[in-house]
Amino acid sequence: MDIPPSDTLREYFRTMASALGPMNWWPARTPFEVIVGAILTQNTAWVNVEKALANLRSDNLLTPSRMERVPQPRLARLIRPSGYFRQKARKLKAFLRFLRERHGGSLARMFKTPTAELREQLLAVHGIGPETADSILLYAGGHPVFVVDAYTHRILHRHHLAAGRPDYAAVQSFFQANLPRDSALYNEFHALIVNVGKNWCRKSRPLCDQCPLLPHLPELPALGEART
DNA sequence: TGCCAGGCCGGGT
DNA sequence: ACCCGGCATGGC
Repeated sequence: MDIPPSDTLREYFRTMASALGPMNWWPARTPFEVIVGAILTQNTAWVNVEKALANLRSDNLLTPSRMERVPQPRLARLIRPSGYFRQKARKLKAFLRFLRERHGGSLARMFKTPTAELREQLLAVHGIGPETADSILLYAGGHPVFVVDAYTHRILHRHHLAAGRPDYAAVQSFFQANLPRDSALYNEFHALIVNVGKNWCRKSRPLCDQCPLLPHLPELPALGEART
């Protein structure tokens, strides 16, 4: 993407933050739960993920070593409510194998890996793509990477803040190039985007007219043309 | 009833 | 570098 006015994004963030307040986000209790949630929520409503997480919790399986000991078919059955359950059981197993073989089964050790290197490692794991990798890095590990999701694309489009159809990498580098490298800021910004997305920016039945950001948006300068 | 939800993979052009 | 079909449940 092209180089925009340098405080456009910070102003956009302040607009969201003052309209909605602090999010204090990802809805999970531990780093491992963040990771499991990130895989289970792929193209899936969070309410269904919660049911799957509840099943895992009641069987006391929300730790890497215990989950890895569970046979894959039983794991699949437990996460059934989150959809694509056979695929996702395989993905969880793939991550657990990676964690054990590459980092001795320790999340703390895994997250000591330099950000760019760990991102490459995660992307090589079956079932972990850009959004899942970045959610793990940011929300479970505190690494400063900006998470781009369907809401991010949609909101940029609805607010006429992006021209064309920039891909994941273009949107991410756009945010990262125009914000201070601050994981707390990335965390809060993405959380606000998800909040707006869930409540006022649905794919159909947009509810745009009730979006609390609406009164403030005309003050925002345009972000410029989308390019590579 | 049909559309939708915080993607990713594998195969094709 | 895109484009597509498959994967699957539960809520509205």
